[in-house]
Amino acid sequence: MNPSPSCSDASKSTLPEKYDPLKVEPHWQAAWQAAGAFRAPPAVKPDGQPDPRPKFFIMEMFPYPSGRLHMGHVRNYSIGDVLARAFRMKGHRVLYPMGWDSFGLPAENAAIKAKVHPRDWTVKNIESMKGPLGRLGQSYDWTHELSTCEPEYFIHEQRIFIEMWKRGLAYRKGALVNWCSSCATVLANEQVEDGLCWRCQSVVHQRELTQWFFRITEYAQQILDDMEQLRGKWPDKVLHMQENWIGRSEGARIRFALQTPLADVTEIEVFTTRPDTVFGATFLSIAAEHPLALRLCAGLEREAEVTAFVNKVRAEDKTRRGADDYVKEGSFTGAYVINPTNGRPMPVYIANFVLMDYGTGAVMAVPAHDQRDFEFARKYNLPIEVVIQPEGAPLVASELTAAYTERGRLVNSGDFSGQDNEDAKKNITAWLAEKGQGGQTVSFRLRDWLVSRQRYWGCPIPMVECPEHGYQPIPDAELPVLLPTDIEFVPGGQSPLATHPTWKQAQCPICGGPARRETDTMDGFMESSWYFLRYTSPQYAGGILDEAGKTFLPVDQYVGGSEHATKHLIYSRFFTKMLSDWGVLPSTLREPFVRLLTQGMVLKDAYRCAEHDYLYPEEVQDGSCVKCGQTAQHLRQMKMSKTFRNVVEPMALVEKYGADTARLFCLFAAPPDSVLEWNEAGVEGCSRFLGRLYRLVQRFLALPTEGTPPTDSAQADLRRITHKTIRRVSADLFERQQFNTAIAAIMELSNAISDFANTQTAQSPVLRESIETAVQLLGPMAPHICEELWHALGHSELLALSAWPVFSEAAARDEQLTIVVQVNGKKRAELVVAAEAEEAHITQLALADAAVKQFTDGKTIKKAIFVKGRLLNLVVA
RNA sequence: GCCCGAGUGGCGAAAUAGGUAAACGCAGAGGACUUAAAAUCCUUAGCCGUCACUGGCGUGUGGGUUCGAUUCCCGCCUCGGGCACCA
Repeated sequence: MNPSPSCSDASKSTLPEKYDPLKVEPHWQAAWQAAGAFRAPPAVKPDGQPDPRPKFFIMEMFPYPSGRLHMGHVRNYSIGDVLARAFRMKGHRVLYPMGWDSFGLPAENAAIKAKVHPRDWTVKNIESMKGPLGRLGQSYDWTHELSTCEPEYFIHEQRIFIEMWKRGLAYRKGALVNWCSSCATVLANEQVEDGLCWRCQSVVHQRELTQWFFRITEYAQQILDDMEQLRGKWPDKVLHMQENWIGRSEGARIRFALQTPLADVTEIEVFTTRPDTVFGATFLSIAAEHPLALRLCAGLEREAEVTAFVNKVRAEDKTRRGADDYVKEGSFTGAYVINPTNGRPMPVYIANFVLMDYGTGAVMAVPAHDQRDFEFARKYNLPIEVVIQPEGAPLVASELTAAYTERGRLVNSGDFSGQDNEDAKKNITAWLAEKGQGGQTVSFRLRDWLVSRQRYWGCPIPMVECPEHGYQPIPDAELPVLLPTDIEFVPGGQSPLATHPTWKQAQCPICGGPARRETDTMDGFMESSWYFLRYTSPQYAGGILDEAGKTFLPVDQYVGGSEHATKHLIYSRFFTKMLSDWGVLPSTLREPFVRLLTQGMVLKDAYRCAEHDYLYPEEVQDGSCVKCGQTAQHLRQMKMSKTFRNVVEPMALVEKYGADTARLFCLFAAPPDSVLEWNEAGVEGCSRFLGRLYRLVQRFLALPTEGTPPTDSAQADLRRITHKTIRRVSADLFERQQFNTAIAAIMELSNAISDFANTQTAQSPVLRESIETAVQLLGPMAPHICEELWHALGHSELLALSAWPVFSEAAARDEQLTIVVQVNGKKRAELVVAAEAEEAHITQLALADAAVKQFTDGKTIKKAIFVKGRLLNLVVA
């Protein structure tokens, strides 16, 4: 390949005096494009021979095409691009794709507001985001691009849905669901954050609706178990969040017989993690939503009171019920159950803190050993019975001020009295199982995934409902089910699909009779649960992915935000396991993402005036508001947002400094996983560094490429630093993923080259090697300027495709070392010695050192600690 | 409330197996170049003391382990994140 040298001229080895990123960057972007430099090489080469290079599949979390790129994207994609470019140079077959998460509510809102069709709005936004991504220098292989709102994409999603339905993994269930009235749709549990909608932050209410669910709980244990494979490769924080979200707890189910059985119900089953305390259970609490809540009191004089209480609790939304000041209340149903361990009658209460969708919606109350039950018992004067005694002073029920929840020995527990409570858990559970009263069980906090959405701009659920045959899938030949295009978008309420005059009219695939087409669409998280698979073969029509595509799996490196820890990342793991079980993916492929890097947020200072609220930076002068002169409040490091008026526009930044500077700053200012504090002076600093490097290279374009090895110590030193830098940067990029230190190392090398160039006259190959190494090592971070310099240094092939510098142990070896001499652990001197110097020799030198002598004279050396190559510590007394 | 993570110069940060604390960069100070400025280059730079140094102090805080602790252990404080009646 021979890029047109309109910027640097390789043959003449000259560079324009001044570096102009706005001219140079687009030039090399075009050259990479023309060379197809970023096309993912297939496993089998065109000549039929296998490509021996290891594959490397890297991707970032794809964006929702809002039409605007923000700094968070720039940070995310810079990190991904560095890794993609570095691994490419390291000799990997890199697949680095990009796509669009293009179904979703904003498109629909835009349709209502601006009267544009969601599709047109989305397609236009994608177009307007692609340019800026290219302008950043992202090395994506666009031949693998996908957009999830396209029928060629979502037809596979509809097939997955149908397969799930056939396997009982997709089902309909009437339940209390999270309803966001602003989005006019339901939400999955993980999409409710602090009682608010994850998308629009409005309060979520509960509604009784029948909806489509995915049985993700079926995979809960596997999702938990397979985290072992991810440990050390995913951030602990994310694994921990998933663990908490899944919330596995071991316990027992215990059945309590009703004292007065109903016609069809004779007992109430509870879930407990404390079967060891069952002898101390003195009442039963059930949820207001429990099917027996209203039945137990039927016909009793308490009926009206209980019904009123149940209705009151049922009407309260989740936010209310989770609030700090929510008062624990209950109502006695009038019914009793029998404690199977001791025959004691226990009153059954409705309690407003018992959750219907965890365990069985009923709990045995042991007030002596559970804080909630304790408070409840005190409030309603229910008996408290101690059945676990700690070591030391025994507990007396009437004197308790709080429940005792620690370990101890059982008392008042029949044959189990005297046992350690941990042993008793197992023993009592086994005993109850033997009696047919219960057994060991596991409960998860994770709930099934609610996937139906009452919206238009989503993937249609490919089902019809026949009055005769119930829900039936659309026959495969009729897929994909497309969205109707003749839609009028009106604000508020009903899904346009439900109100469309004809779209929902369909035929039952079994009897051919009229059937109602499902008007719900799928949750947007459905598309992102498998897009990484589709990236490998986005054009393949025969299924989700083809055989060649499979060779790229799994994703070796995924880069994104930790805000998806319990949503997207759990769903994707669920899908991978499911598809692997079905044989769509190899049976050994159980996890989608080998390594995960979660980048931190981008923050910036904000200013606020008492009168004019948040101010743009240019509205603040000398700490005062330019509008009214009042002192502006300086708020440190707030999340970048329009509200705070502290947003930095990526493209404005690129126009001012160039993409390389923007990338470099994002990578240099902080380690990737911590917050990035935006700071204009820091950006200037990065820009200046690139300028320094440019001028440095400019001075030495015509150095000899070959010749004598280092002939003096200055050259040997430079060579040593060069190779140490190769080692450091390689480790930082390929193992540690610490780009800030990689850049610092290259800066040090650049400073060393500069020092050498200023003091030495040798036009040596060593100098050339060091300069070329610096340019290559920086290439993944600042690809354009490095590509320019690389060609100016006389290379005709692309830096982006050049081979990563090879580290030489011999060249990096130190001849002399600085040994720190400590006396009693305090540094007193430094000695420069030959690398191979022995302890005895160093000790001798140390004792002769004036500074050391000052602290050792007249004292005896009791002990000497010698750390080879590092330090000598003399312990004196 | 419970569970994680983090606290290092004026600022962002570094220290990769317990071994020179502050690499690299920003801001600052001084100087060179310039009629001047910008840009650039050089020097300096934790705090205190000192003519000076090879002195003292110093990684949120109080203890501990160690010849030696930013690093390991225990208590406390502050900040950030996650979960929050999960029985």
